Amino acid sequence: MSGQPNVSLPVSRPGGYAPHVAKKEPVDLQLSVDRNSPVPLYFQLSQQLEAAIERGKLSPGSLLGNEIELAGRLGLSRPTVRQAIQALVDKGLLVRRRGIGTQVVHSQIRRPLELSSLYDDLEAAGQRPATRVLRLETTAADAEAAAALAVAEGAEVRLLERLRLTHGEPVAFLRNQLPPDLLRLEAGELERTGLYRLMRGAGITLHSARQTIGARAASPAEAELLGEEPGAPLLTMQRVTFDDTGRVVEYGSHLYRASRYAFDFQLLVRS
Amino acid sequence: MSGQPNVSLPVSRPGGYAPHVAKKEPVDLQLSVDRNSPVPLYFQLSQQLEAAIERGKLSPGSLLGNEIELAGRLGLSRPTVRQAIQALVDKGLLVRRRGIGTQVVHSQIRRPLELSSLYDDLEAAGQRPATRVLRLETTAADAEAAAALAVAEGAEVRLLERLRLTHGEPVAFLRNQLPPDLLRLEAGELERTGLYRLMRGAGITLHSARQTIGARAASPAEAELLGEEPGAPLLTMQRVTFDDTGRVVEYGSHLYRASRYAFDFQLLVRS
DNA sequence: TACGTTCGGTTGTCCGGACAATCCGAGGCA
DNA sequence: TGCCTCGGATTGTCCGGACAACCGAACGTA
Repeated sequence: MSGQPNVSLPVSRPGGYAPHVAKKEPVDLQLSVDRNSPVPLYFQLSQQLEAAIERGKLSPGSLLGNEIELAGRLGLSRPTVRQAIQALVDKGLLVRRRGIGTQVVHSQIRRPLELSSLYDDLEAAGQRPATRVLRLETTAADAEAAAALAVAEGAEVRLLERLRLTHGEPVAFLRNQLPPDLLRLEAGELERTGLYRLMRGAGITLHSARQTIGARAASPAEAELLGEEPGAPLLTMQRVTFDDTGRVVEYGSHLYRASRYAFDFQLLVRS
Repeated sequence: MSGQPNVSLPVSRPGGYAPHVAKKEPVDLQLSVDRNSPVPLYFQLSQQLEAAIERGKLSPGSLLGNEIELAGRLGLSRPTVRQAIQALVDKGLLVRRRGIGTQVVHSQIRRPLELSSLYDDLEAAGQRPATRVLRLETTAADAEAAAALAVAEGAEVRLLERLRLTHGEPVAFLRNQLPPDLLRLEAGELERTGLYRLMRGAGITLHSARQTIGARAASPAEAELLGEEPGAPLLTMQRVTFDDTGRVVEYGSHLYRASRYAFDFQLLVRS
């Protein structure tokens, strides 16, 4: 069991460019798994397939070879191969069709949906995000936060208010309330990175969030803060975030300049 | 194999209300599977567990009995039980912890994320949605739609403009462009139900969507149409929808009255 | 030609087993 | 008392096999 299988995956092109050639037009896809690696086999395979799709080695609409043969070539069992494929189906990259095969989904899509972090989003977009911490203190929870965090109204919470900027221009006003003993927050760190990244660093595994996105006109004070005219349209977002134990880790109530920001994400249908 | 196992699932309450009692406090959960049913066994189990959680029979934080014992009690194999549990983990209802067990996630969460349909959402909320079809014709695609539908600018598309109302009040202005030969659209049907429901009825399986949510001030014409003042904040949403073959089935560019509507959904972290 | 049937191919479901990785608590040791 | 080790419990990964359900295409028949 020391060898590392390294095979070419035959892929058929439905388009059929060469009519006289056999249906299966092998594309030299170098797949291999390392049994000595601590990384699960199905995960290794899944990652390699995803990379192949992302790099265009597997063109949209093309069929993957059948599971049984693929398993044989890689020296894996069919359940393991299925697990790898299933992971990509869940991600929306592949589609299974009984009696037909598994094919790469067309699409220009393919993108994060993710529990998005404004900081990470901006950074990924090449904007250099900056943060000004306006308030960081322990105060009484307001009504919305108390309901979201499931504590009594007026109970102590950690209150955080930030202004997020790119290129020196304000983009959003972020107001968070957190359980008081969840995390040690420091203004210095908060100006250097995002809140979610700090949470992950503290060993908190984010799991899901419930959020509401709306819009309203800016009040004079909000306009002043964000550099807009009073009455300008603002995007509002309220979000309650849960970690993997179901604990509420954060309630946020945010304002975004509609002229400079929009939410962008992908939805998958849950059958 | 003709019997229908019907067992009680022991559930331990971490809270431990009765200290002197054994740790496992069995809750009379009636689980059963019907091997003669065409419904897959894992799906039957999955649905029953979900129902139990939804009805509060399985309280948040409580542990499910271990997989092996549960499999034995139900007369199923462990992989089948795992498949059922995995489905609920994917839905965000359960959390697995190696060495500990599987527990019901705390939370007030639990809600649709879904590829939401405005019509269905309103109907589910008890609003009685109504629709006025303003335009339904074949025209040249505009720039955004052409890019989204991957056709040449100016190519023919089916254009649909609707006004959505509840209680006689406008809520949203919906503008869709579709591939011309995808679906036979009739104004009458469109006034009675939603677009997505018509698509599903025509055998189209919706798969995923990419959308952008922003805000802007209403133009005089838009304000007139929606019953707002010019300059009032409007929510905007652009959406490209794909079916399970990866085909683009719709490009929509919609306007919502921010005073009467907000987007509400749940996000799951994809690890 | 048009239609129905059959058949091969592929994924869907299910089983039973084996071992590894991880967590928590109990017990031992200093 | 406090720390460390160990072991039981539970999920994670992987295997090999079996049969069912479904799709498309080739084939045969009217």
